[in-house]
Amino acid sequence: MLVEQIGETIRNRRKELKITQPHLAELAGVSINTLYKLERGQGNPSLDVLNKLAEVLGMELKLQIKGKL
Amino acid sequence: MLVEQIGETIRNRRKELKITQPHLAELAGVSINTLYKLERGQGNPSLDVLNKLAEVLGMELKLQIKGKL
DNA sequence: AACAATATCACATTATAATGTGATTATAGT
DNA sequence: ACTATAATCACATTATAATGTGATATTGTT
Repeated sequence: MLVEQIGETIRNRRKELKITQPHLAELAGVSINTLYKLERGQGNPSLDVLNKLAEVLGMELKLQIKGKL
Repeated sequence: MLVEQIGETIRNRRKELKITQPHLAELAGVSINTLYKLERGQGNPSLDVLNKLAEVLGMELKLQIKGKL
């Protein structure tokens, strides 16, 4: 999963939950800049940042055999 | 998914495919040190590193709603 | 046992993710 | 139109991931 798709996924989920970038950033304990860049598909986020955001969004990161649904 | 689980998953998959750390590191284009630490559950790997390794291992990273199988 | 390949680890360096600040633009609400 | 909040962006700083090197185990093979 590329950073562009992850950014889009996070943005979509955030909008579903009706929370703002500043709010999500605070809840997850990451900087607003980091979140902003990630949603834009920029940069190369760390596992820690992805996990923190996923947690707040009720999501999870998975590493699995390709093709598995 | 925590770095410990990811490390274990990668190590298990690598053994299934019967390739060594040096070989996987080279195929994926990451340093042997990075792979070694990751498999040990140390550090905080970047999305890029995880994607490169997943690709070689025939795996993929997914971000999805919690609980989805 | 000896040898070769693999894995582990410490340490220093380099590259860059993450952050902080401030400014600008967009959006929404009154 | 005005105001407040949110989002975008540039730039500098700090923290740390990724790498490189070399040394020491560990494991497997003959």
